[in-house]
Amino acid sequence: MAATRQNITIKDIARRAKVSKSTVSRVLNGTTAVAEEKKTAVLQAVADLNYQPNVMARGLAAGQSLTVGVLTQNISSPYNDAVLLGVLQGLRGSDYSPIFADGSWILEQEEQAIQTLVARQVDGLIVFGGETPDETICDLARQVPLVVAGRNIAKLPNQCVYVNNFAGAYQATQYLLELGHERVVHLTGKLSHVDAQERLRGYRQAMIDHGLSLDEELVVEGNFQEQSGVLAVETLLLRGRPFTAIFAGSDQMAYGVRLALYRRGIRVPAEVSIVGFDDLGSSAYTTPPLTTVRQPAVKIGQTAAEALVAMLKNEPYIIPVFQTELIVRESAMRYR
Amino acid sequence: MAATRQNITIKDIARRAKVSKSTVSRVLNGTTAVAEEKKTAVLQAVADLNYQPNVMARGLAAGQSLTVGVLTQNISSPYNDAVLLGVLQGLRGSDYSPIFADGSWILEQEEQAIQTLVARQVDGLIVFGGETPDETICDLARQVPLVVAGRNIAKLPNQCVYVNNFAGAYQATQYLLELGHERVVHLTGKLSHVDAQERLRGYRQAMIDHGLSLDEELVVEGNFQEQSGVLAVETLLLRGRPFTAIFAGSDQMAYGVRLALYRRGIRVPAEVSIVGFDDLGSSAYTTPPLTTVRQPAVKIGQTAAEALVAMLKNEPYIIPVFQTELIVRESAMRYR
DNA sequence: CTGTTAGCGCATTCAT
DNA sequence: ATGAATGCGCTAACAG
Repeated sequence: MAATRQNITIKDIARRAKVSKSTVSRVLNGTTAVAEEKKTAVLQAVADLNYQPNVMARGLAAGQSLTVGVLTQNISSPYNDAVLLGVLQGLRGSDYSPIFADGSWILEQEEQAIQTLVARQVDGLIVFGGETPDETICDLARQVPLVVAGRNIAKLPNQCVYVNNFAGAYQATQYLLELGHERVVHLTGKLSHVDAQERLRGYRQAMIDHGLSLDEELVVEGNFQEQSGVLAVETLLLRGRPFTAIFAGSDQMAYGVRLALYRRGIRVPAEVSIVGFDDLGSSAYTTPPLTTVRQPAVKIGQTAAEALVAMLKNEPYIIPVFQTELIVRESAMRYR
Repeated sequence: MAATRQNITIKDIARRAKVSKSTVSRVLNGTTAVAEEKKTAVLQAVADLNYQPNVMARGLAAGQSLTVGVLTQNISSPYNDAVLLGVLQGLRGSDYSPIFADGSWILEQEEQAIQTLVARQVDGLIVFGGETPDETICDLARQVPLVVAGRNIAKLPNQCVYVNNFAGAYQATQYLLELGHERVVHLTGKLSHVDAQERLRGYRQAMIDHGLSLDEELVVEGNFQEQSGVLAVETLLLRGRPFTAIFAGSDQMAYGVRLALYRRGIRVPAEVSIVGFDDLGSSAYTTPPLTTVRQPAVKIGQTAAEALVAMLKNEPYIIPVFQTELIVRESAMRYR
């Protein structure tokens, strides 16, 4: 098994180009200047034999693997996957390949994943949001070059790629307010998550700036998933506090909210307006299409990858804070 | 940079355990029997020094990388991602780690991706559906051990993991028929895709078995994406052929269908019933929740990974054909 | 059963 | 500028 492809080595092309292995290595890596003549000879041989350097051998010798580890928490959650796509794109063109490990939210499994990655001598790490404690990630950051995608950890300046959650939430809330809503609910993500905290802060600030008093009965904590959206509506209805709009901290929760409202026979947006956060691909196709705060997910992933590569090359790189964009669709309308 | 972690080598633990490097290697790989005494000594040393074998060195020496390449076509499409999750799970526990490369549907980029993977000496490949021509995949299969996930290629027996699309489609159509519908539309996926063909076949067979004549005006070709769902409805309305139910070849298309119907003021399921295919996570949260044919996506990915690993170890492995399951929710109801 | 000897393919000192 | 030699960390014959 295991085939015999990848048989031609640096030695073969050395012989063919009538130079030493060292010289071949040199032109391939541009380490030192080589006579133009020999250089072309080598390049020619490489082309002729369709030579592919053996990444492992190179890694062994050079002490680096040219791989970056990608630590996901729950691959196959829509937002994360969009970011992931960006990572793949950002890595393309670089010499690095991504190797994956999924923690599945399970602490033990996550440590296992990290172990695997480290054992493989990944040169750097891209860590995906999730529930991993900030501390754990900081510890990791001390051991290996690392960038965090889709999440903001204060103690890791210029190593996190994320959006301005505060501004996005502010914008969403303000939009609802300007539509005439006053009793605006905010369904938060897991509040142990900084992003959720920031969005909550944005919501509150907008309410205050609009001269509204904060009613904590209008805030419900969810966990970013659909189910928590339906639960939230039930909670709200139970509380009996009237409301005319709901700003959900994630599109997935907005889906759940919409369904729960439907079950209760409450029309959207006629009776209650909904605004989400993320702008997942399918949010443009819900009924009604969801008004939401767009995060440039792909761009985030891409930036994370590029930042990490730059870091590995000791090149300077400033990670920008991305801004969100309000995508107006039909799930929210003027009140009254 | 690049840290100095991973400094302890096999030699260190050899010294500490007072044995030769070979012996260490032996107990680590279970290649040959070693004296119980020395074995425990080695294990002890390994534990003491927290030794992690260098995967690259091991790969170089043994001629295998212990990595498998995962070729995706459009990561971040919901169904594929679910399968992907399965792959990760299936690989966990094995000694193999996944390296990703995304073809993005672009032929050139796809070849590039394959190049990358091969250059990294992946021991095997898991290829994701997508539009890659069967031929291309077959060629690949000759060069490297490979398994296809979520797609059926006839010329690669026991190397494809997929569901019984025919049966699933049949089941869905039959369900609609039993509900009293007679003018049942089928919105197909890309018909260049075997899975789409099979589903179409299942639809037709069910219609026939129910004593209905096939009306090709009731079949519309889509491309698995939401947008084609809305287009399809427009097409249908234009054709003027009455219909009371739509069986979409993917949940995503079903979303599009539902939206288009909503736009036209056609109620679901009161006036038109909808059934999808896939059972994406969010399909339980649409309004109304989508009746659909569930594919065990995660299981499919997992099986693909396990099959590949078995293949690489020259162990026998029979890939089962998975069956679908009709998930009855609210988007379809009795006609009349 | 176990130590010794060779490489795996490449990068990198060294001399030259 | 370039060839020869050395070693990265590990596995795999090879003898004992």
